[in-house]
Amino acid sequence: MAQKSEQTRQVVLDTALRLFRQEGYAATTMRRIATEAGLSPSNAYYYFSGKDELVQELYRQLQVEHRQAAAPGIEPGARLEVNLAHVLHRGLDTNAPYHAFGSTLLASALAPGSPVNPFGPDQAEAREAATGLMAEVVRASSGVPGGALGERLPHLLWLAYMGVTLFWVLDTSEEQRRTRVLVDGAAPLISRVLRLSRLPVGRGLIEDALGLMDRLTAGAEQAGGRA
Amino acid sequence: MAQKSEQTRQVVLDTALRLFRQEGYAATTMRRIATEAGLSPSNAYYYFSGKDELVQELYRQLQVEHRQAAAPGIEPGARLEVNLAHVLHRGLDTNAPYHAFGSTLLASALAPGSPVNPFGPDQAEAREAATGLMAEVVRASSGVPGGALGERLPHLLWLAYMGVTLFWVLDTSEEQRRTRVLVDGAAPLISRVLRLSRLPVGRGLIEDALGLMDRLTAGAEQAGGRA
DNA sequence: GGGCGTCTTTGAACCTGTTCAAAAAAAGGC
DNA sequence: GCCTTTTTTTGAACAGGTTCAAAGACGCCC
Repeated sequence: MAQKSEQTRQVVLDTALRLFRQEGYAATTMRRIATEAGLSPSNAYYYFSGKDELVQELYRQLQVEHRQAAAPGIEPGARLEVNLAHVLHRGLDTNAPYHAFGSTLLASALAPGSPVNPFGPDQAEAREAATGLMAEVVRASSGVPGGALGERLPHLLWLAYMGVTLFWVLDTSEEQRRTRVLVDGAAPLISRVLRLSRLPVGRGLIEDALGLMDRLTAGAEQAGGRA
Repeated sequence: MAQKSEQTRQVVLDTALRLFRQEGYAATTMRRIATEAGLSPSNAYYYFSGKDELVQELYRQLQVEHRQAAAPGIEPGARLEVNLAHVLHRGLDTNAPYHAFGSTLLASALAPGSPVNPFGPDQAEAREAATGLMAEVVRASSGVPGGALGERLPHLLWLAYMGVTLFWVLDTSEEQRRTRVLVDGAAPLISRVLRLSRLPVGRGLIEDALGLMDRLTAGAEQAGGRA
């Protein structure tokens, strides 16, 4: 039956993720994963092409978890900053157990050809899901701008999430408190910048920024974040 | 004589950097570096603690090169955006040959305990040098704001440089043209945002952003970029 | 039950980064 | 020149990721 195979695969994956959490990336050897999962090292390679794929698997799982943790808490009618902060905080909650090897994850994620590069084609689906989560935030919240800016807002907020995650990886404070401060501080700021688009000065600026973003993503796909 | 030793070290380093450029990070094995440098693999370890240190060496060298390439071209009296774009472009020039394994470099640089983490204590000197370069830009340029914002400007511009570098690493366009577009587009935008600080609306916003940054860097040191 | 094709599993091996104790070479003192 | 100390160099070895050909287990048709 196909279930046995699927089951073995799952055991390997679970063991790997547990070891990642408990021992970190480097200390989690393929041999150990295999041994603790009750099979030979080379057998693990039958199910996963390598250590990288295990990391990718973790990456994917974290994204799914994040969405499940964040989506139900989005409050219809609440201000954007509230819902945004909520979604960002849930992201931090989800990632917390893996902070120790966040940089390994990032390294794997930022490699240009990597299938987990969040800006790459392989992650288009996940990216759209994440952007969709932000779209949900935008839709549910009050006081969001319309027009060209409103359209792009989900993507922009997703970029902000990427930025927060980058900060989180580098955050060495206990329990990554600093990143919490960042989220609580940045959410209202973002909200205020958006409101600025109603004024002539802000309007021109934001339009030009969006224009630049268009130029950056035009032609081919996949460009880095942070406009 | 001590020169022989120093010379051997240099040969190893040069060989490593050449191979990094020609073959990329993964394909450049310690054994190959040693062989092409004319010594045994273990001998290379007498001079460098490992492959990482070779990468760090490259990292350091790039920073020095960047400063030397950028500093002379800063035009006194030119507008901030001009000088800023100049410095950023020279950074791209310097890094260009190593774009292929930029992500490896980043990975190594973003590891929390890593000696090349640009936000970490080990890089304080290099960070100050880079911030100093931006301070030079600020000092030489016309139309820069004063006050609290002016004081922080070098640091902020350095953060912008980090952001551009991150974008560059992810940039898959030929010759990283997209990053050039980013620099040319972002420099004027930054300049305009700074000018916004003269208006009441912008003023409050910027003050709050700076306040957030203070809170993020307060207490301990080293926090990630992107406010 | 016997044969056959596919799916799983394995042990041995390769290549990597890295370490280490011991050899070789160089430097210094007398 | 010879002995001692320090600096350089080396070969062998270890652990880790990964590959591969061969063995084993399984399901299915007759």
